[in-house]
Amino acid sequence: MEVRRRHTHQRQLVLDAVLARSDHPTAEDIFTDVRTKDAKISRGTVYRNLNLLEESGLISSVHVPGGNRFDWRTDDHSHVVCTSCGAIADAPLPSDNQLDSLASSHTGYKISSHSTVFYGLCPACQRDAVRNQDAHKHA
Amino acid sequence: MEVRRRHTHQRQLVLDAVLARSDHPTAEDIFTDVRTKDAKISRGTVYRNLNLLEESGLISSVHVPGGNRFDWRTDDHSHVVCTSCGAIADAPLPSDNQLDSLASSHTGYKISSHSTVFYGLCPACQRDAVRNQDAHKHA
DNA sequence: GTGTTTGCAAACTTTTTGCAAACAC
DNA sequence: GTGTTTGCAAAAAGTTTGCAAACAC
Repeated sequence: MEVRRRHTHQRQLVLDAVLARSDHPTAEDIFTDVRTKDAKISRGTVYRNLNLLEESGLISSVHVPGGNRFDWRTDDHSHVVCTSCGAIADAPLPSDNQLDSLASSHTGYKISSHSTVFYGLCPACQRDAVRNQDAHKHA
Repeated sequence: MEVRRRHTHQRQLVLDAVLARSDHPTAEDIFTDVRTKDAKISRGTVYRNLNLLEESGLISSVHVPGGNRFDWRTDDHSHVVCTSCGAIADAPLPSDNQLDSLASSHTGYKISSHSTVFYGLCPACQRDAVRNQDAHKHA
């Protein structure tokens, strides 16, 4: 019944790669990073290990439009996603920490986690938006 | 500059199909529903119209693992997703409605919306889990 | 008539999977 | 030795897109 999990070179590389980044990388990002250390590792192995590491609670992930993003942080916090460039940043936790039990009693679901994602424009894309506006005015 | 949007048979069918369901259907669900009314409508048209209707603010969507789910409700509320069967239910809004400005001031993003998703087991899957447990015990 | 929308099929993106060989314990 | 993990390549799942014909206004 117990799942015995082996310690492999590849697994360690994937974990290290996630821990080394604070920009909420995609699976593909991690694949690219890990490839620089082990030219033979396969995409399938990276995906499998990302999922296993998440199940083990060593890393976490955020579901956003465009795919799954990984996070070395496993504590409870929220995220902001740029709807223009896809950048993700950490955001403070919504103050109310009885959210889960509230949602549970309201729906009958047995809640085990939650995720709050804010959508908006990152600072860089805000600047780009202004620049494009100006370009139009001056055209 | 203004986008002129035409009223087509297909667009109306897609909108009607979303409004007719309260179970947060996938694009494929809507495609299937609409197909019963118009055997010729194409998948591409359904996807295009779901996106256009969402942009217009007539419907909304929730990003969850496994894809995008549509919602006839456009008011601010949260969702619970079953991690076993994918069922989605509505949940009450987190009480704090200054969340956006809090996240904004913390990250520098210009926030336009947010989405809170709870993960857990729906009532039916909770029952199934108990049943499987029992089966093991008696084996 | 003009410009938008459709149907179709192909392409794309992200992720999963079957299998035999390689590896960890 | 036993059972897990890997690499590979194929396939799956979800969604987007190019184009000519059809349609809305």
